[in-house]
Amino acid sequence: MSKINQRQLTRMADLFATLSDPARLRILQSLREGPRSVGAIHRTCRLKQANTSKHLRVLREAGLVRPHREGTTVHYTISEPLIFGLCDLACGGPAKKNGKS
Amino acid sequence: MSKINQRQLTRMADLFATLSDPARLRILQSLREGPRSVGAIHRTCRLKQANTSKHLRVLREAGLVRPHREGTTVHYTISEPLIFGLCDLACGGPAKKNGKS
DNA sequence: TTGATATATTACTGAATGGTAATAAAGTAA
DNA sequence: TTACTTTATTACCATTCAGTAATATATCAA
Repeated sequence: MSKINQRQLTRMADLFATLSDPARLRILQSLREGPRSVGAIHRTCRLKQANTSKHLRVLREAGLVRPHREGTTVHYTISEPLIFGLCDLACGGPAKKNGKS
Repeated sequence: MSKINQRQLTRMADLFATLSDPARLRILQSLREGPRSVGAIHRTCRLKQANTSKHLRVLREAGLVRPHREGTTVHYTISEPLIFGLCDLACGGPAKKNGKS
């Protein structure tokens, strides 16, 4: 087993943080079906336009999605399909337990 | 492909949020080698005792670890080995890109 | 140029969260 | 009981972050 250093742990934590928002997960699920414009995402995911743009920036700066301009429209694409492995694994995750002693 | 509802998305987001802290990831990596007392974790992970206890509570309430008392000592155990699949996947994650246009 | 559309950014608010010191609680031993 | 050890909780501070409205930027058309 490889020893994991602090830098790697921070990178992992950052990735998980990027995925720790329901709105961003909704955006990713939408993009899973194919590239989408900001407007399409904003309408599909029921997010305000500014909010959509902000979440897309977070995803973009994390390297998970990639923008492509076409005229005034910007289409976003998944650039790291790996994340769906994470999502699928997390989907079969632990049932909500209380954990209180 | 199964449609994912808001409840599931929130559960996924909560799980990712639990994993989005380097200190908690360190604790989990430590527990990966076997059960550990709070004191052992606190020393191994270089965390203050109070901080250790707080992080363990977060992990416990997320259903990822389970406590077991023995005298004054409390040993914690991984109760959801699934998370290591997530960690291993995330470890091979995207290199840090800029993403700025 | 003006006007229209699509996207990004800024400024702000409220809520959540990590770290810490101090204290409380739980268990054991004498 | 008292004293000691181990763990949990509380109170507080500083920081981060999601959502929103308003504004800015970019691109195209006429």
